Parts: sequence; structure tokens; C-alpha cells
Amino acid sequence: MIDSSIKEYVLKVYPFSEGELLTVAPYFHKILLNRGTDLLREGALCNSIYLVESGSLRSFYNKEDGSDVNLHFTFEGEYTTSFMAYLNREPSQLTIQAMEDTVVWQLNLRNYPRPKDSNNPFSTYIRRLAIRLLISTEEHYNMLMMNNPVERYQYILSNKPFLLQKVSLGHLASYLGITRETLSRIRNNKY
Amino acid sequence: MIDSSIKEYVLKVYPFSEGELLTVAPYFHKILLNRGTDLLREGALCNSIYLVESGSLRSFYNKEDGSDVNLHFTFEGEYTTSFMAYLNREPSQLTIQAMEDTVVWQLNLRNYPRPKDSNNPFSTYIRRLAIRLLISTEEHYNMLMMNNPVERYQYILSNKPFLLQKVSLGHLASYLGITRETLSRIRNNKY
DNA sequence: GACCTTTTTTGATAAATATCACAGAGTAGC
DNA sequence: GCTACTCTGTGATATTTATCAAAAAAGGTC
Repeated sequence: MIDSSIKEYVLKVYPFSEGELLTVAPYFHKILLNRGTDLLREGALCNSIYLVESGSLRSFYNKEDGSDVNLHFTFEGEYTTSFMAYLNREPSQLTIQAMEDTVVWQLNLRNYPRPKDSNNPFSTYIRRLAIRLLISTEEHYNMLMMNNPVERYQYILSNKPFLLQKVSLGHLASYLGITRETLSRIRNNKY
Repeated sequence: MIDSSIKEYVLKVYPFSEGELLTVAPYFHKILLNRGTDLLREGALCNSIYLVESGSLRSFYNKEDGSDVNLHFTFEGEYTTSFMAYLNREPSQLTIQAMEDTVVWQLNLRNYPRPKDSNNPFSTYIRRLAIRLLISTEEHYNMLMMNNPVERYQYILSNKPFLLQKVSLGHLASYLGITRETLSRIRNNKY
């Protein structure tokens, strides 16, 4: 069953009819996560896309020195997965973790037989999701490549100001490819 | 007509039958490029994927200070495009340019009616290509994020040594997110 | 082979950012 | 409201890498 709580987020990606929604419902499973719980762990296989109903997730790589690098944050109404791990069917390099108590819907893509005609609504929905996720990662990386730390912070201010409210400075720093200290100084106009 | 020169590269991605190859042939157009010619220019729309028969291409972003940043190199038997520009149907941020005299095959994806059933061989071929391209960009960016300049050079030595033969130090440097001078010093063990 | 152009190397210096150490704020639990 | 814990801010310093300038090497052309 697709809750009214997430219906809006599903329809925003693909305008399913009421009848189609019923067909698609079995693909969705609700998961409750406590703060700090891993939804996908580095090294695990990834067969799902996740939709956040409430709360928030972060996706990060572990570096050899023990620190982690945030690649992506996912909030209410947004989707995430490790697309590389999913497509290559190889262990995920990414960990996806709840930043607070979070409700997610899992779209388990391999438990169900793939429809023959991939122009059906569900397949198109999944393809659109995949495209959104891949493009947003690529845009983020492009932004990092094209800008210095101060410009990256200004980019967040202009384009994703909600991140400043929702994410700790430490998490935001690695997302921007800099240290906590540097971001703190940028934020307080020390540069 | 699909030349025997590229047939191998097409079949490597999808095992078309001889009959299917005939169906698919009209999607391919041969283009000859002189060294330095732009195949796709920043600001242009992008409706194609390109397959290199011989020669080589580089894909780069122009930075505001006039320098450019190489994102990708494409050699014989490989494919490239600006996937973001193609999917979003927006002007390309990327320029794709011939590094030497180059023969490419253009797969113009919008000049032909989309088959209804996207599980047909050609659609699957295109989807597989898209996935390859997106993943290779993501892997490259991940590599840059996870490694310092010396490690990035060692990564190339271990994983893409042919780049050292085929690409100038200057082009390789921006691909690795560093300056020519730094790459030269790394290569000569000054770090 | 001489000449011109481009690429690579090297040294000196400057700039940016990280690292380290610690103080101060904020927050959660009791 | 106190305590412990985590997060943020600041200064001092170190490190990394860029920048600038110029020489050396390599490649192309006639």
C-alpha cells in the first residue's frame, strides 16, 4: 500500500493513475530507522532505491585515515541509493545512514520480476529516479571541481540554503571537500 | 551501414544479430574531425552519443579564469557524450574536442522515432551505454575525492597507464585536478 | 638540419588550506 | 540545574599545492 504520506512524492516523479498506484504498491516497503542506523552499509549489496518519508539520511565514503566524506544528503520526499553498487551488482563503497530518526520506503527492485515492457509506468518511474540521482551526483562533483572553498559555500547559500539548517557544520564541510575548521572560518568571514 | 571497423565495438556492448544490425544501421553517421575541432561545443544542445573509430577526444569544462578542466578522454572503440546536457535537454557545459585527427560515429538519438518497447535491442544498447558513461564519470570523481595528487597519479599508473602514452601531461594534470607543474614533479619523484 | 612552436621541467616564492591544540557553546540525559 | 558529550570557533603553525619565471627538451615544418 502506498501511504498518502508519500503518494505526493511518488506522483511528483511519475503521474500514476489510481489504478496504477495499486499495481505499484507491492514494490514499496516501509522501514523505521533510529538515528545513526545504517540503511546501506559499505561492502553490502544494494538492490533498492529509498524514499524518505520523514527524517534525513547521509551517504558517505569511508577514507583510509578513518574520516568519512559525505557525498549526499536526503530529506523528506527525496530518493537515494548507491547507484553504482546497484547497477554493477557489486559491494557498495557508500554507506547510507540515518542522521536522525527516519522513516524510509524501500523500493526493492530485484525481489520482483522485471516487466517485459520497460515502457510501463513503474519502469519509467525507476528510470526517471535513476537519472535524477546520477545527475545530482554529477552536478555536485562538477560544482566542487569548478569552485574554491569560499565559492562552494556561497553556492550552498544560494542554491541549497536549507542544508545550513539541516546538516551539521562538520557534515557539510566534508560534503564541500574541506575541513570543519575551514568551513567555520569561511562562514564567519575569516577568508 | 555499420562498418566492420566499429561492428566489434557495437557488439561488445550488445550482441546484436546480423538482422538487428541492419535495423540499427540508420542510427549511425560517420564524422571526420581534424585535430582541435569541437564535436560538441559548450552552450550547444546535445542529441547524440559518439563512438570513436580512430583518434581520440577530450571532454572539458571551461573555467572562468580561462583555463579548462579535462573531465574525460575517449579513445578508439569508446563512447562519449554530455549525458547531463542530453538528458536535461539543456545547453552543454562540456566541450568535446578532437585531440588528433579523429573518426567518430554519431548516434543521433532524437532524429529517429523512439520505439515503443524500450526493451528492444537498440534501446537496451543505448541504456547500457548511458550507464557506462555515467558510472565512469562517477568513478573518476570518487577517485579524485578519495586521493591526494600523488595517489591520483599512482592510480593512473596502476589502472589507466595508457593515458600516460596518449595524453599530454598538461591535459592529464587538469584531469587529475592539479597543475602541470605539480604533475611533472610527481612524475619525477619530487614529492 | 635549422628554426619555430609547444610541452615539460625546475627553482623560488606565495597562497591556500590542513593540522593541532584548546577554549567556548550548545545539547541531552539524569 | 549539573554533568558529560558533542559541535563549533579561534589562534598558531605546518604542509601542500599553486603561481610565476625561465630554461631545457621535444616535436613539426620547411
